[in-house]
Amino acid sequence: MKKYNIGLVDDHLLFAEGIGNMLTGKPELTISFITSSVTEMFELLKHESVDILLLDINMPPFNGRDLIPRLKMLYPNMKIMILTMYQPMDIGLDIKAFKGDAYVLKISGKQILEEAFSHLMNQQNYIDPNIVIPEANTDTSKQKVKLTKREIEIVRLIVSGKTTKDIAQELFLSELTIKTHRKNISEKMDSKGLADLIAKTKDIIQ
Amino acid sequence: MKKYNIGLVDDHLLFAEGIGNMLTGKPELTISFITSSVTEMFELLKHESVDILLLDINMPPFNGRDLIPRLKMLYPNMKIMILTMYQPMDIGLDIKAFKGDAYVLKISGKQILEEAFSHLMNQQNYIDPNIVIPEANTDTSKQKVKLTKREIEIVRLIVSGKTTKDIAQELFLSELTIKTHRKNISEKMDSKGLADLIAKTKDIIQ
DNA sequence: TATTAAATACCCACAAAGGAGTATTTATGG
DNA sequence: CCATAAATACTCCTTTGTGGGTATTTAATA
Repeated sequence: MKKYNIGLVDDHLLFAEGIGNMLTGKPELTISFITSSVTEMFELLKHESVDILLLDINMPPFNGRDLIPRLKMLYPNMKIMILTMYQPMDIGLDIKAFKGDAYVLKISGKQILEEAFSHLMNQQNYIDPNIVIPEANTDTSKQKVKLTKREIEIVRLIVSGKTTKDIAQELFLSELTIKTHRKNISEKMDSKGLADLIAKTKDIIQ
Repeated sequence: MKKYNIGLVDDHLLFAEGIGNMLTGKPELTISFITSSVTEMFELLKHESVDILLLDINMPPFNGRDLIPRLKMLYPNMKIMILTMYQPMDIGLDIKAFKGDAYVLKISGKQILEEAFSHLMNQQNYIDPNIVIPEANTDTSKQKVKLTKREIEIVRLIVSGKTTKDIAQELFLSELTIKTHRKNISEKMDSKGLADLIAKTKDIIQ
């Protein structure tokens, strides 16, 4: 029987340990490591051979979306199971263009987790059935909200309470430039005011 | 040896199951139930005798702060261990006036959880050492921000993205009244703009 | 019941943000 | 290398929010 080495990464250490505990009962799985630090994960991966990585992609200040391609580039054969509390659409992740190998929600039970494992072990991808997939003709999905790096940077500053003037000073730019960015952001997010913009972006910025 | 019945409540079912799995190894503990629903918890508590309840207080749409006194009234002898991802101060909970019996952060490891258990089993309260306790002479605590019910209601509407006009219509009030409330709120929160207000109130409203 | 806090509503002037344009300079990718 | 996207900067005008007042009515409570 093939044995699979498992890596567990979650900033909520108790969660990772709980899952780890759950998995030790399975003879086909071996826990390589459990960590709550993304930095430590990269260190551990250098020495530990991991077949399946269970990863929470919501670990501030890291952007989970960027983490997947990075991991895939470093370890192309490693399966990545995203294990997180957020619906993909809530964090601006298009599940249909998902780069990982499995996506499991924390609200799901262990039978879902087990199904994800058996799929991965059979070289199949797995998407949690509890995931809400936005329909193609829905308003939310048709307005493919893709903010640029600069726009995301500015959104973060807006959300943190900065005014246009503040942001202009902080980024050494003209206030008018920031105004233009704000305008473009508001248009993309289809917001009807500052508060509405903040409400709409709070999920996708992390 | 006294046996303790444990109830586990967390909207992230996988977390609850992981912890449950972790606890089954302990001979002095028995898992009475695991649920991801607050409603179901109340039902289960009617029939199951629980000595220690592990409860996540951040389970939308429930307000965890209100849950503790309610549970304490119904089951005065039941120990309540809050097991959540948020620092108490981040959800507007004064840890020094905390009504539960233990408070453990999910970022902590299982040894903390075990310490919490042993304290509770010895009739002692327990506060996670990773909890950040706001000092008495800090700006955040000295500005005893007390919003009225109406003000909190309006803050919620502001945060949800409503404009003054929207709020006036929704509450059947004059826009000028809402303006007055906003002015008073901004003054109390010492905010320097709408975004700043939202940033400053987001923690205290839930 | 007298006092206070809360909620309501208004005035004025100013600051910030929103919405519609246009336009130049820098990457970036095919 | 060329088309495109991104970032920068501007004008003009409107809407929304901020901050200074004042004032009345309605609970709450000492």
